[in-house]
Amino acid sequence: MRIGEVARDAGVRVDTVRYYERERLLSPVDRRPSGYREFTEDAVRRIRFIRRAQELGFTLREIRELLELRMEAGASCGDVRERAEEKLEAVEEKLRDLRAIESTLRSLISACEDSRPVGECPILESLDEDSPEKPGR
Amino acid sequence: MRIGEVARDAGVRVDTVRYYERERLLSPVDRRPSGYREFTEDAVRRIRFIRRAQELGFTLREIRELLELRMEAGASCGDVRERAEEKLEAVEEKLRDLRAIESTLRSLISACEDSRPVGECPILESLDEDSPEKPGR
DNA sequence: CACAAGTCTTGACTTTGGTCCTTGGTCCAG
DNA sequence: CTGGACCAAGGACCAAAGTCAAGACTTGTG
Repeated sequence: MRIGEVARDAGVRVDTVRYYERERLLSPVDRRPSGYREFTEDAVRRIRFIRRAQELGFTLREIRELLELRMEAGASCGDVRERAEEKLEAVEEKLRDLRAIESTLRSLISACEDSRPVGECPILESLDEDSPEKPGR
Repeated sequence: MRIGEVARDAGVRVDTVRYYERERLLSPVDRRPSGYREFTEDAVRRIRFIRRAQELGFTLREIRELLELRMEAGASCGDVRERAEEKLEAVEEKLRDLRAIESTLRSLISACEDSRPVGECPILESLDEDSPEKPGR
């Protein structure tokens, strides 16, 4: 398929597809003799993945790293595992924070339903516990 | 406390603190007669919250909206509840996607541990199911 | 009180992640 | 074989989220 169809199916613009290619987020793209890019469905799935990962707060660089995990998987397994474990840890942390926000929102909603006044600042308190001063990042 | 201490404690630069103030992410900041800003611990917690929320893929505008949820909570409860429910839905979706990535990473890691070759592209497949073509956003 | 370290404002600059424009070539339905 | 839709490359432009710099004022410690 051509770039326009890919873009339409993935819900982005063609410029974005080209941009992702430049940034090496898509595997090398075939070309027709005319110079037109020729994609497969994989590209669409890939782009959707990228978009979702972005909404989770990953940068394009991080997403590239995630995607590269499988590419070299045949090669250096120990190294891949190590990096996968790093990513996993980041994901776990996001999950923790997100769950805290989730439960805060839930209690905010139910407080509102009971038309109880909502106290101080629950949103803030939700993430307040587990900030053990890690200087990294 | 002064801006430098706030920045240090929250792990950002002073410019960032001023930037957040300009963007109305911090509640109005007191001033000394000299013009110096005078903060309380609350600002530190607030900034940490902002940073965490950012890592979860919320923009500053969305974070402002999250924070505003509690501010007007005393006022128009129905409206607040509605917006809280919207936010909650976004959070739920992030959670779903994140859990999918989590389990993919886990299986990638365990495949590596067994020094089995990792198949096609597990990372991609993890998010492939639930993309029911919602055009919104 | 001197003076280094901190703070003020204003405005320019940077990076990330795209988006748009222009000029010129390609595709294919009629 | 032609017109309208598509595509290519290159470069300008954009918004978000900071970051840095200059020049002047403030603080508080030796």
